[in-house]
Amino acid sequence: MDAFYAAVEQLDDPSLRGKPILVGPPCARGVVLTASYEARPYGVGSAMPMALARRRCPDAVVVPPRFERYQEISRVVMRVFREFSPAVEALSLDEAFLDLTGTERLLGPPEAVGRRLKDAVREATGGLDVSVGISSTKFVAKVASGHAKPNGLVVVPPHGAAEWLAPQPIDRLWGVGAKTAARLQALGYERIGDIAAADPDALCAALGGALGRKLHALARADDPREVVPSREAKSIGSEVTLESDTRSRETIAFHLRREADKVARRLRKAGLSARGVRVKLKRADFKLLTRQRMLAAPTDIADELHRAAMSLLDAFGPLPPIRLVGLAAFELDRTEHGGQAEWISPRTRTRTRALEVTLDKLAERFGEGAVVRASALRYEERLGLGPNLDFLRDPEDA
DNA sequence: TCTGGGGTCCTGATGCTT
DNA sequence: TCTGAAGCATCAGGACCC
Repeated sequence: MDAFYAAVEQLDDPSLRGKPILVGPPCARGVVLTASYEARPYGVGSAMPMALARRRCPDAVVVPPRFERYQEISRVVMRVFREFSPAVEALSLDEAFLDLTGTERLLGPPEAVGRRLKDAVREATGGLDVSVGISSTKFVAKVASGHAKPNGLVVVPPHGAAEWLAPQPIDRLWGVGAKTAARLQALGYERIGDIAAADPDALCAALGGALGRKLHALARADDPREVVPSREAKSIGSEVTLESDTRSRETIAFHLRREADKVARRLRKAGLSARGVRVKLKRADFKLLTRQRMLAAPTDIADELHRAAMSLLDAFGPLPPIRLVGLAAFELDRTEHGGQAEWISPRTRTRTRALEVTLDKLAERFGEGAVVRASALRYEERLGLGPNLDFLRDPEDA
């Protein structure tokens, strides 16, 4: 989808149409999620600090993101995609691969399918544009769709794919970001064709075996990956950038508690339990620090995630000023017995989980804010600061 | 005050087990 | 009983993607 979040905002609010808009958090330390096409000539784009974007484009309207709305439209768009092919691999809310293999007799030649797809999306969403890239591999199709933006359609025939890629800059390669591009340029590689013609051993020596082999293959339009309709998540995490940097362990512990609540709720919703917990801290100078550990038993209980996180927090030693606190669960497995593993069922564990399931229900009924408040109350209770929440023992008491 | 939040994958180091 | 190698799991960090 083209400038997806911004396009949705302009769709829902006609007064924003034709104007430069920046979708992103209104707070001081945020970045731009999406800039509308009207804003882009001012040199603003995704991931740019909001403050910088506003300086470059002072007339832009800043719109806070509404992820639930984007998810809603995303579901509509994905449904349209599935009318064209059963094999749809969503890459994000606004991007997907469709495997059209074997649909030619039913749907017609690729270019016609692309046109119909664009029309169908436009009609189903009430006017949103999608760019389409068609080729015989995922990577070439992806580059082609980017080439087509905005509102374009590019078909790259299989035989000509490597030739079509050759003149493109190296950072179009999947896996080449700023750092790798700089290293490749230092070695004299400028275009994808240079990588295709390079000695693979030299690439591997410069970039490591996996990346070297991958880039060499991609540059030659060699990409064996299939379209995989759905994949299980390998980790579930939540993180927050603080309003101001802190060295206070209490502040960080409080945020770890909140992130643990969010992660545990998402685990329960997905029916997953985690065997590992990772804590992430970002220093004021943006250096990332992580500590992780395995748990004695898989869990979907916030209290247990938080306890592990606190032991990891100790493992960091003295803290420098910290700007971001995150917690992730990994080594995910399907939860047995609704998260109630039989081999560890002391009363406290049962009660803790019952309390957290109660909070899930509060979240459903009253929204996230209610749960954050309830979680904060519980945290205060643990420190002996707050009211006794025993009455929440039974979910039905909520 | 200029740098988010959700992830994936890879690498090199380390330590344990066989 | 000791030693070394191989294989594996874990951990921390880094690059990348949307």
